[in-house]
This record gives sequence, structure tokens and C-alpha cells, in this order.
Amino acid sequence: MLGSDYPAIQKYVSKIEGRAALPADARAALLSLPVQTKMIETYQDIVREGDRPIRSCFVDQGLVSRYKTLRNGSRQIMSFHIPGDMVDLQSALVMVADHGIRTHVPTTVVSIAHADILRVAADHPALARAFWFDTLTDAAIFREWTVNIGRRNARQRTAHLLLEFAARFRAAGLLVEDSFELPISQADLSDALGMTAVHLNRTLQWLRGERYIRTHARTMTIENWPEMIALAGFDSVYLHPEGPRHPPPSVAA
Amino acid sequence: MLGSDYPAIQKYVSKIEGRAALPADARAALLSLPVQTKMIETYQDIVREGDRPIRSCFVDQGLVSRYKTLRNGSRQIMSFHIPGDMVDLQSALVMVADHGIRTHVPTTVVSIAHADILRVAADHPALARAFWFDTLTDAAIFREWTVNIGRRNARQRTAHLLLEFAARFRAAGLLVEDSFELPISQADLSDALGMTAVHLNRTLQWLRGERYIRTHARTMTIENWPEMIALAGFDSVYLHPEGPRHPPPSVAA
DNA sequence: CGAAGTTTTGAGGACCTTCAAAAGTTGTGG
DNA sequence: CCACAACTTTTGAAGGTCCTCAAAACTTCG
Repeated sequence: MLGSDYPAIQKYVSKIEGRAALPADARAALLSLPVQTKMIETYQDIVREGDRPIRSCFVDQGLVSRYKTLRNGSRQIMSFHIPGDMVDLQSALVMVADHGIRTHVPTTVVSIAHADILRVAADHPALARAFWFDTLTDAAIFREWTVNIGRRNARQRTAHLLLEFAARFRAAGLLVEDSFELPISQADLSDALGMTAVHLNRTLQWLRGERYIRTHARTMTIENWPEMIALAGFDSVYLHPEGPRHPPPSVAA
Repeated sequence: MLGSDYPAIQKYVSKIEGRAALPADARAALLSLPVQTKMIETYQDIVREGDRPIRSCFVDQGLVSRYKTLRNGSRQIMSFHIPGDMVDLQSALVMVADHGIRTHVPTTVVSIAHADILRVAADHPALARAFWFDTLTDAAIFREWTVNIGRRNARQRTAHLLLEFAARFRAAGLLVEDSFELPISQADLSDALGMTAVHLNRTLQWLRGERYIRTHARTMTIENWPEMIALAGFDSVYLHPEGPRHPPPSVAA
């Protein structure tokens, strides 16, 4: 078991350490946490609104989203998570899930018990800090989505989301020559963008027609980066690509 | 100085302890942090996008918002902060501000140096946890705003924001008999709701006409809670009124 | 009391939605 | 390897929500 799980959590450690090195004991503590690996089919819920989960999960392979469903049946997707992302680290501190999490393709999820997360966070300030930073980056993306949906029209909004994907896939090493696999149906993308699938379809056609993007099956290619960035008003600072401010404090002292 | 500042930071400690008691040394460490108190006029920026602030701020009196301004001049307000709220605790971990913060009324702000925040967080797991929870609550509100703007129409959306205010003012002890002071112009409210001031004005008139709300000067009164809640599809769980899951771990061990 | 800001009103039009159905794609089993 | 079912994308047409622009009425405050 450990033999097959080790690489998964190592991927998350690498992501954290890409921002700031961890003290050896903190890294060891994180890597030694027991994990569960699970394969989940397409369009299955991992967490349902109202659940009281006791584990946080990490995407090893695949793609998941967080969403809420309204009374009238309409859905809003609030975030997407690609391989290497912790999906709901924060749930470690919360009683009851205020949203659902589900897969969009067959997905491998690695989960860690909340109790373990809280324990290593309490024992290792550098990990507490890394978890805090993770939640903060999450929050920054939510803020940008609010701006995107609130103040940009369909074309700008769609371009902005695609550029966010491109930036995140690039950071995860999954962007190949301006292209990335985006296994999300137009209906789901429209639920993320706060518009209808019909209008998203027409918007994508426009983006293709103007040579901003090219699509083939589920491969998305950015054809014209400068124009696309200008159209969307995209600025990647909100993704915090440079990591947190300082090396951990107190440790240095 | 300390004499006049002490009550301000005490207010934040009380808020944290309303969720879960702090160990005595953690409380003492937080209360002993040096703070600066500042009075700021209406519509003044506290932080501008692109700034590299070195202090986090707390609202003692007044009201502030966080916002982004787009290329074309339109603005999206991403959050409001009322007395007792930490506005940008998270900025302690971030290099450069990706959004502005400004006042809506004359406001008293208490600030704490980032270095101090990071130090007490590293030294006291219970504080690291409290700060993490604060950021997480923030994120939950951003998520709800995304849903609100993305999938609710103008009437539902406006009702939802007003109910959020009501819930938060109530938690802060600032709700008096279904009424609260909301010193925000319609232009600013519309920037938070992702709509135009003209349309918000008509929406408010409709809410008044249907007896959902009553307004007098800048006092907002909820006239019909059940109908309002039903209209908005409001559920306060996302505000995490019950605080974090457990008492701090490890401390008990 | 006058100036500046805020709220309200009106009219026309754009963006996006709704509903419905056709065309295209993917996966499965005979 | 083709046929068929299920899903996804695309198209069309009509209509509603919300926006834009502009000006008037009302409030607030020095």
C-alpha cells in the first residue's frame, strides 16, 4: 500500500516545496501520514452538500469540481481542481460541507484524515503555514471568479477562465505547446461561468472564429496569447505563482 | 497608546474565542502585539492594488470593502467588512496585493505588522489555526458570492446580500429589531452585486413594494424574514456561525 | 442656502436566456 | 465491425432581463 501511495503525497509535498522549502521533520511528518487512494468514475460525487467528511482529498489523476445546486435546479461550479491540487484541505476545520465535490473524468483521489492534518499542522508551524497559504490561494481564485462573473461579458469571461486553466496546467507541467486537455463538457463550463450552455457554445465559436483558440476533441489550444490576455484582462498574480512571502519564520531564528 | 488600543484587539480576541477558547499564552501573545490605530475618511483607499503592504488591518468602527477595478473602469466589490472583522489577515503571507481596500464611511482601523502575525502564528498553533479558520471563512463567503452572482437573478441576488449583512450584523451585535445601519450607496452595492446602479435601484423598489424590506435613510429593515429567505434561497451555514470543528488538537494531548 | 452627491425616472437597445430540435460524437454489445 | 443508445455540440427563433445614456428629483452637509 505505502509503496503505491507514496508518490501521490510526494506530489503534494513537491508543490508545497516549490514555494518554500520545508524543514526536514515537517516534510517527514507529512510524508508519513496514512493515506487512502481511491479510483472514482466520471460524474460521481466525492462529497455531497451537507456531508460531514472526515478526510480531505487530493487529486492525483483526473479532474474534479466543487459546486452548489440551487433550489430551482441550476448549478454553479465554484472551482476546478487538476492533478496536484488539494481540493478541500480547509474542510479539516469545518463541521459540515457547504458544497459538493464531484469528478468530471475517471479520477484517482488520495485522501488524508482531518485529524492527521490538524495534528501535523499543530506540531509543525511550517505545515500550518503551508496549509494556510493553500486556503488563501483558493480564496484568491474565488475572488477572481467573482470579478469575472460579475463584471466581464461572456467573451471576456470565457477567455479568462481558459487562461486560468492554461496557467494552472502550465504550473502543473501539463501544458504542451500551447495545448492542454480540458475534459469538461460545455454544460459544465457554462455552470462555472454563470451562463447557459447555448450561449457558451456561441461564445466558443466566436473565440474560434477570431482565432483566439483552437479545439480538437477535448484538447484546447491557445492560438493567440497576447490578444487573448488583452481580451480577458488576465493577470496571473491572483494565482500566486511565486508562493508565500518569506521562508518560514521562527525556524530561522 | 496601549490604553486606547487594547480594547480594539480585545474585540478580535473575543471573536476568535467565541469559536474556541485560546490557551492563555496564545491569548496573551496576541494581546501583547503592538498595533497602530488610524482614523480614515470616507472613500479613502487603505490598500491599493499592487501595493506591498506590511501590516494587516482590522475594522474597529466603520465599514470597508475589497475591490478590483477593470481596464474599462468598471469595479467589482468582492467583500465588505464590518466592525470586528479582520480585513486582510491573509496578506501576511502574500507579496503584493491583488486588490484594493477602501472605506465607505469614516472608519477606525487597527493594524498589526505581518511579521508579528507570522511570528505568533508560528509560536502558537492555536493562533495559526484561528488565522487559518479566518481565511477559510473568507473563502466560503467568496464562494457564496460566486454562486449569488452567477446563478441568481437581480431580486434573489440582492435579497441574498441583504440577508448576509443581516446575519453578520446580528453576529456582531449590531442588529436591532430587524434593522441595521447599511452605509453603502446604491452605486457601491451594485458594484458588489455585479449589476448597474439603475437596475439595483429598481430591484430595491420592487423589494420595498413587495414588503420584503423597508428603508429609512441608511437604515435597512427586513420586514418579512421567511419570504426573504425563501426568495434568496439563503442558508447561513456558509458563514460558519458555529466556528471550527474541534478544540485545538495536540494542546489537549 | 447652495453645492455635491445620491436616488429615481424614462426610453431604447443589447446581451443573454429559453425552448426545441437537429447534427455530431462516443461507447457498447451483438 | 457495424448498429444503436446516450451524450454532447450546434442551430434557430423569440423574448426577457438587464444595460446604457441622460436628466430630474431628492438628500446631505458645509
